Amino acid sequence: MPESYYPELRRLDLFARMEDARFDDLMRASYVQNFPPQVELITEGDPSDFLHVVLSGSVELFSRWNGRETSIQVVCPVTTFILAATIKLAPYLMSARTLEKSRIVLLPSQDVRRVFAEDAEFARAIVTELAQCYRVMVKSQKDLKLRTSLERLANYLLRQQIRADGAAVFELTLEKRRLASFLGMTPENLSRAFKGLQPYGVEVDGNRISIHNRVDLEGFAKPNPLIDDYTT
Amino acid sequence: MPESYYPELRRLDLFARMEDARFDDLMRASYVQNFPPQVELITEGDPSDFLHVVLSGSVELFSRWNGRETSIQVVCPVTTFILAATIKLAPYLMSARTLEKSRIVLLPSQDVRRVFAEDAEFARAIVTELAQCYRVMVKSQKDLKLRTSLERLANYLLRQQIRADGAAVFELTLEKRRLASFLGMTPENLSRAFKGLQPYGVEVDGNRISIHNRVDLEGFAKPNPLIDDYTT
DNA sequence: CAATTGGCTTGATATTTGTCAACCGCAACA
DNA sequence: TGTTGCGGTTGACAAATATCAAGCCAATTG
Repeated sequence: MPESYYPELRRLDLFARMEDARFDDLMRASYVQNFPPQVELITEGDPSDFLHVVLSGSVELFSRWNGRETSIQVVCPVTTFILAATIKLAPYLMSARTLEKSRIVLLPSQDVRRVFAEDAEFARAIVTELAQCYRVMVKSQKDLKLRTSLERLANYLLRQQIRADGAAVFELTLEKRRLASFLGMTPENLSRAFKGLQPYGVEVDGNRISIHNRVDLEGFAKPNPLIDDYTT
Repeated sequence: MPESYYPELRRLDLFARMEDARFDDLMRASYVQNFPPQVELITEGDPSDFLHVVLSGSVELFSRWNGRETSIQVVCPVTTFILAATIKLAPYLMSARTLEKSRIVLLPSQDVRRVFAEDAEFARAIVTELAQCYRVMVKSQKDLKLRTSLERLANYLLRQQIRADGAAVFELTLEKRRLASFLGMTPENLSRAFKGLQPYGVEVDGNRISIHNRVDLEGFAKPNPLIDDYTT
């Protein structure tokens, strides 16, 4: 399958600086697939046979233990996931399911590891990617351990507002029950948390969030780039 | 300063396969320092000027927000820390303090980045290291979100027992209040949690832990390699 | 040796968060 | 057009966890 099938991949930092020949080589071994919503793409504990790239749609990374389940991350286009498992030749730590209709590229792990061993520039790009992933996880852990659920929600809303270019009114991109799981609380608790933010000018109507006074909300949420800025 | 000053570093996967000349080069730019206990080595938010390596003693990585503080990780010899910040040329996300008298190597970040750019083998070693760090953070997050504090303590004790070669009686290596912070609870709650594990054969006398029946404790803790095995 | 300090524990209580059951509203559908 | 299902919400209640104050104990210190 020619590389022209997924020119989007070339825009990823991970592949941007790779030689054409090697990129084509990697692409030949890979394939793309369309999935409906709610399909479990991978299951934690399984061997990491493929590096995945979300081209469109979105994918939830989550984990189960002892009958419980928690949402860890939502992967949006265009991003890879389970890179660490692929490189380490280790089992997946998280399961993944599509949230919506999604188009996913599957790159055989052994090919990724081969190119990693051959191509120093690729290895360096992976370093950057993994360092980024690591730092996001550290921030997320700080969020969880240092803040109450109300504070986590408040800061989540402030981050989402930034993603919506600062619009005072924006839509939640996540189902509320998944948002609750992502924020480490129950749906019931999230529902009440939204109410708890009313005094700070947060209005909720279905998925539509209005932040009437960002400064007021920030006064409560105390956002911090070392926790809330996922870009650095 | 000649490289013979820290032969321990050579044993690190990160440096094991580096050419002698380049290793010496890196070492010449670095220096080693002894610190007493409770010294804050780095502060979150500061620029990452040095990659640190613990030669002896131990270092706590922690974070503060809004008057609260939480312990994230304890770094034991011989391990590097804040590699991700160094490589990304980004500020530290965590603060670090010595827990005991410690000997630390400081490698100027710019030299690390220079060697990273020059030496493909070093870049690959960094990938392995970062992938490992990332996976530890994912496991830690699963531990936090999927388990109650009692379950986290139980699994912590089971992991520590393995580190003590399976001995039925072993010593806690961490002060209890730091352990509490690490496990995401208050010291008071930890104290009660120890009591709560008595029915599963856990006996506590100061820092001395006795696990009278590992199978019994495992029945409650339900340890899982995808959370509790930090080696994979 | 008495006094002090700091870490730990304990009890009482408050707060936060989770659980369970009921209900609501909307969308899909027969 | 009713029915059904599902996500979300609400209320009542329970459990987990934090807070505050007091006390204990061992190590340190004057």
